[in-house]
Amino acid sequence: MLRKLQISSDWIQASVPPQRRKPQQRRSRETVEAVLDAVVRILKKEGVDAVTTNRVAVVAGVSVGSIYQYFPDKRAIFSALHDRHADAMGRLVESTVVANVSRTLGELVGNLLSGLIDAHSGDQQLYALLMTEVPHGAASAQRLDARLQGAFRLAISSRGRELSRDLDVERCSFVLAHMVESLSHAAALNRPPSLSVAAAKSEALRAVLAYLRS
Amino acid sequence: MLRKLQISSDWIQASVPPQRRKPQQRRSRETVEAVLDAVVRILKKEGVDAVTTNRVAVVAGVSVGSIYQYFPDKRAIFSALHDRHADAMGRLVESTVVANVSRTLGELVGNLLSGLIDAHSGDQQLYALLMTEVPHGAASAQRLDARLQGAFRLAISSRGRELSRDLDVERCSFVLAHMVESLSHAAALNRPPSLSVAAAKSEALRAVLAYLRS
Amino acid sequence: MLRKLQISSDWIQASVPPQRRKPQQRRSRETVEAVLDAVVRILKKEGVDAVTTNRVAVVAGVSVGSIYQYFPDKRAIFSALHDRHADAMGRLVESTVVANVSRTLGELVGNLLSGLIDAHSGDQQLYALLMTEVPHGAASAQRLDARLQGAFRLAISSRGRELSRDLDVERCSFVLAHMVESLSHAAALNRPPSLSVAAAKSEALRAVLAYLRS
Amino acid sequence: MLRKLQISSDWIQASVPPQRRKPQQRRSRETVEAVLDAVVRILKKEGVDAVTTNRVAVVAGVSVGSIYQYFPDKRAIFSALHDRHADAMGRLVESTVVANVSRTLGELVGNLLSGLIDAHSGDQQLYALLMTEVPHGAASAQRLDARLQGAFRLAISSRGRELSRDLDVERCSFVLAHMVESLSHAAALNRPPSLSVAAAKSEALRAVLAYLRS
DNA sequence: CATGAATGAGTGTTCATTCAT
DNA sequence: AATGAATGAACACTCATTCAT
Repeated sequence: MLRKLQISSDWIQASVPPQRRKPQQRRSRETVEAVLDAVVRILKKEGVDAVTTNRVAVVAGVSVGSIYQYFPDKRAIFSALHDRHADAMGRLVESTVVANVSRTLGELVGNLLSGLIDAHSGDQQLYALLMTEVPHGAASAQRLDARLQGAFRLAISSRGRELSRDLDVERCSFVLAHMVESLSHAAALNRPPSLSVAAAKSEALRAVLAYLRS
Repeated sequence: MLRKLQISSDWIQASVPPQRRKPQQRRSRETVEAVLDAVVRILKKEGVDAVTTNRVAVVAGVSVGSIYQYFPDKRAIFSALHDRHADAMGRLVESTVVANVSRTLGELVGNLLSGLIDAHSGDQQLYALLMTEVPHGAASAQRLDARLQGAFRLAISSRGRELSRDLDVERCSFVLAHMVESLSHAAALNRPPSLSVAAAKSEALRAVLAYLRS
Repeated sequence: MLRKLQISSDWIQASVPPQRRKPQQRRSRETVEAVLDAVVRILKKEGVDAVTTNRVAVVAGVSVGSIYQYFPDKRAIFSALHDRHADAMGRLVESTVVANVSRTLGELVGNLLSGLIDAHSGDQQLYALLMTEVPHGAASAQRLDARLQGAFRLAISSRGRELSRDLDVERCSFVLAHMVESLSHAAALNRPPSLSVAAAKSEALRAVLAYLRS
Repeated sequence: MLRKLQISSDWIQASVPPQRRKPQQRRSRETVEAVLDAVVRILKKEGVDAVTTNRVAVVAGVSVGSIYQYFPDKRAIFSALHDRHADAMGRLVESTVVANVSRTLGELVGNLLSGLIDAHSGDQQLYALLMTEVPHGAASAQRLDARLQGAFRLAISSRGRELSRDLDVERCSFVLAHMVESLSHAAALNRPPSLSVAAAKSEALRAVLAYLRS
């Protein structure tokens, strides 16, 4: 949402007078996105080993040289891809928290689980690949963890009376964040065939609610 | 030429008595272990990019050629490494389940969490690398998931009366397995600096117990 | 062909009115000098491999495109650099010859050696690099040779009586030119540590004088 | 097949004294020579720019990988080429000095000039390229200078009475070395068209003799 | 004329894999 | 079975050059 605000303000400034240098920035973003999308496409259709810088350039419709204007090396491309995903999830979580301020923690968690599971169900193959085959420093995952815990800390704090008073916000947000994240992943990507998504989701919710009420 | 002599004597022994082929199998295991240990050592000291088959061979004290006797290609080495870890965790879980047959589910879960957290705390750097930088098909993780769920299914089934009767074993073991696994990982590897291992562990236990009692 | 056109038009204009078009030409020379100086600067501070056209452009304060206005390709930049140096040396030699018309050949040679040694002593590192690492067709060195021999031919011819009459001007200027050039280089750049510049210079002079008197 | 022969002889030798490890070393030298010869061939037929590591490998009849077993990088190949030439010249000079121990200094110098001029006349194009287009640190040239001066120091010292007694060996060998080297080069490679090799050589000799007698 | 973003051919180099011994 | 020298396909990355603005 922070992003959204920035963009809108750009919009406003752009229509007045002293605009400058924005084209490059927009161009940059577009190229970066094109590159990351190309990586995704190749990843899904041809596998990790087919993701060579030259192939990415072709699929992205840019020249190899241009890729190196935006990424210092190949590894950085993968990092950016992970970051983009982590960012999207972070924003999803935060916007859900915001959208549920006036609802109970239970309702919030339900929506969170739904949102995350849906997000990952869209392209299970891709997310599985991202996690297993595409190398990535631990950094982006940790940043996401931090964001999740931050969101939960907020959600908990603003619901003081709903919960037992001697609850430790730090511990609680830690556990909540990891429960929600891993159960979402599991429900979307690692479900045993005998379990429907709906069943997995409702059971996950039961677990989180039980914890919140404990 | 030393080599040649060894080979010939093997030849001779092989064609004589009852015992058979065990030496080779032991040799095999030893070589495989040596290779995997070498990978771990290089991984920690020099990073993923230094893990080349030739370097592995040197560090493991075998020839590159020998590596290809036991692994079809490089990727298989990484898979074996992941499998070895998954296997160790699987055995840890199963032995804990067995060792706690006469204890309550709560006690079992507590010991499970302790065991897993300790196992990962021993070499956090390594496990972080394994998960982020060392490529691995989803297979071994899924096999581990299945084993965990199997263990939990067993543990739950044999404790029917302790739990509410209308509990769905399938759903329950799914959630338990993922909660225990992810909270252990988180406690050992992704804990926020403000949280001690002990605190993380106890909170994780609280969460699992709350779920079990719900 | 662009080049050719430019040259021809310069030719024509040059022979028609009194002054014209000088600003551009001055601009040109300035840019060319800026480029060559940039190359020298990079060469000394960062080594030959750092001399890329883009870097040269930045250091010279012009755009890459502009460089290509004055040089057909990268190699031409290096050639121009060598030519500039050869030209400076040629001019130094010729002006010394002129300045010593009324002196003996011995005095002339002494001043020649001094001048050349001093010229190269100023930036030994640079001249060493120019000769070893910066590629250059043999052309500019040969042009310089020719100029040196020409200067010596002149100097000898105008001093007929000072020398033995059956001296072969052609042979003599050939040997003189190469002796003076190589001994100057050696004295300035390849002197053994045990030899002072002064000693090297005086010994070089002795050698040339001995030859002249033979 | 050459290999086979070598091996057999090693075999024989191996059973006699302690000698070892020669096969590798001979093989090494052969490969190194093949690579350097390939560079020379490409240099002459196709120019410096055609000297790529892959092309060298093909022409040398080895794999690129093998080149990197003997040379750390491309630049090292060029250095080795220069070193090989410098070494050959050094040996030529030294053997000439040895072969002329009982002759006068004048005769020695004459033979030295002849030898060096002939050596460079054999492949003028190549030597011109080596000096102008093939990058090379100053090191090998300096090593050669040192060797030449050493040879001259020796030659002078052992001819004390032939020369004026107050002669400074250090200065003298410095000048001699550079005179002989540069005049040989000039006679072989940079002679003006109006001068025959013989004329250039005789004039060079005159100059050196004049210096020696001064 | 100047600019400098974009290009992409081409290079040095690595490293998984093989196979003669 | 073991070895490790040799292989060469394949890759990441650079940088001389162009051309639309």
